[in-house]
Amino acid sequence: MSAPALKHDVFQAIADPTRRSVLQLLAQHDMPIVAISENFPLSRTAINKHLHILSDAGLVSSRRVGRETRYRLQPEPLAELKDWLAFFETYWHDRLSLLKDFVEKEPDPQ
Amino acid sequence: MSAPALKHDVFQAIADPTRRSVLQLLAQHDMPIVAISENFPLSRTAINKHLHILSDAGLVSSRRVGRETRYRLQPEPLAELKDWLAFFETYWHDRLSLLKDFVEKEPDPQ
DNA sequence: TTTTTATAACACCTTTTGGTTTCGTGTTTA
DNA sequence: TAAACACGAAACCAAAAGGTGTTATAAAAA
Repeated sequence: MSAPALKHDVFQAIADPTRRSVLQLLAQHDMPIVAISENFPLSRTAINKHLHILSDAGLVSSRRVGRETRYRLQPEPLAELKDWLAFFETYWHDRLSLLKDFVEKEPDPQ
Repeated sequence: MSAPALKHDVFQAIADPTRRSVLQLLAQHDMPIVAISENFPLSRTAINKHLHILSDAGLVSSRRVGRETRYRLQPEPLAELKDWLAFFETYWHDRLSLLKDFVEKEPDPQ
């Protein structure tokens, strides 16, 4: 019910460092493509492609204002990432606990 | 300091669904490659490649035990992901707060 | 010692990714 | 209306990703 069959998922979308930077930029405020492109050594077309991928993943929304298209950060899909991480955090903490026990009980294994 | 110039970063490593499944498998207990491969419709060689990528990202460690190589989950690098997410969670909560204010103050925008 | 098992290392192939340039379309502005 | 601007779409390209099968090597078992 929460995954409407997107072409690109959030894991894939954030795999690219350029796309992660774009998201950080958009976190500050909405921006049209030209403004975004100025922050990268890439063509406007390349940035446009990245925005499409981010859009497919539901991480940005776009809205035409006159002759420009303003992009906005849509952080909600990151919840999936958070949930996925939560699964491992239990193991993580368990491992740290185990390590703690080990260190406390066996000061020198040799 | 914390990023020892890895060939694959954690964002890239978890982008592939097969690799995410492998991590979930290894969360249960250490496993050699054959045991891992049995859970996927892929060749052992393909799984081996995925394990190398996970290893490059520091997400698994390997240890030879006789003639088999046991892989173990190493969840610590996921902290980078968690930190990255934390940055957006502030915006996230701010947006939800704004939405809440909007709904409370303007029952019907039309 | 021979055979089987577990894996690593190659060589190779196909698809996807990330980038480019070019061209077309709609929107301001002069 | 003409020029400048912002963007989308298409064609193209190189490199990386993801997969295969084959071969080599070391350990365990027969």
